[in-house]
Amino acid sequence: MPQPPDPNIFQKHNHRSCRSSGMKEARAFCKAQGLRLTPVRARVLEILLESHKALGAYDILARLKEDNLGSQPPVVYRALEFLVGNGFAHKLERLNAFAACCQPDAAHEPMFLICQNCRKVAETPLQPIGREIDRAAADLGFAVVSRMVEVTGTCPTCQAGT
Amino acid sequence: MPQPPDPNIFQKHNHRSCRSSGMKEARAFCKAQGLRLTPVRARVLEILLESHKALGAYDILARLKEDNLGSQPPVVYRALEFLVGNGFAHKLERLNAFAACCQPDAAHEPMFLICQNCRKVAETPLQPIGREIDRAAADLGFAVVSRMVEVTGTCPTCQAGT
DNA sequence: GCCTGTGTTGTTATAACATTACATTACCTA
DNA sequence: TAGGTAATGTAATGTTATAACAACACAGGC
Repeated sequence: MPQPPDPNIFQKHNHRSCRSSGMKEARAFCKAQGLRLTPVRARVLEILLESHKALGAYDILARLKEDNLGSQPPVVYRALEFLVGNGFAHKLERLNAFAACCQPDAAHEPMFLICQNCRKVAETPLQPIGREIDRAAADLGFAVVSRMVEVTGTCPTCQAGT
Repeated sequence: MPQPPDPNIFQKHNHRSCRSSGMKEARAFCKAQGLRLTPVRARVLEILLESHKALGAYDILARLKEDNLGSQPPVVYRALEFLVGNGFAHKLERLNAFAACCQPDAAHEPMFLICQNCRKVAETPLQPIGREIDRAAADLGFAVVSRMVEVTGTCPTCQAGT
């Protein structure tokens, strides 16, 4: 079973292109699915893609205001709901924050690696660990609906910076 | 390596004794460690043990008020900080809520099974899954500090209740 | 063209979760 | 029993998130 290429955002990469390709993929996906990537939604996704970092809803809202795209909390929460619901972004429960998804495709189920120092967030496939989790749950008679794995620690860059 | 017995709170059990033994263990542990299980802290732990459920800080606070033990948020948050810090309770990040720990011992590292229907929370050992998580993180050069696994779904009782 | 339904956005208000800061009290111990 | 440390009381505020409803935008049928 071929895994998709696993973009390690902790490695040096051409961020400008990674960001614009993220937007391009999103637009294509929305067109294909009949989803509307409106200006607010597109801008929120762009803001998230710009940093690879976990951003709070109110941080995002502040940037939207600068662009005169909505100024009240529901604006950003609705956009985030759309992005998360369609796989373009994820919520990081530990931080009450949001990050863009690196591989917006419905099927993937990631675990998250959150750098405590710089707040950068990487995704890596949860499988096959997810199946182990399901097995452990089944041992207690628990029927799994969704799994959340969030790991905190230090990213390679911040380790090097000592 | 003998695992500790894994109390499955989803199974029928003598809850009154499970609750009082929880308090007894906590008192013994505090005595041994020179920790002060003050009235507020003890009552918060008791409230958590009473339900096996995830309770929000303000739910707990409401019950404290009934007992005339503090009425302002810092009271409950300080008690929770003590309980979580010393392994008597856990925070469930997904719910912004708290639950009593079933095996208050420093070494254990649990994953959580949260019933979406009744909010009951069970713990089960994270190992050996934790080591798999560490390996996946190491593949990206990430140094793990802490792991969080929270699974939502349906507990056996709620499955049966259809 | 224009009506109508559905989806999106604007706006106000408020709910829910959490912390800061400082005053006061309790407890230990020397 | 004086003095230090830990815990609690209290007011104020900060942060995260949603409810409710009005206004607008766009697509499809007439």
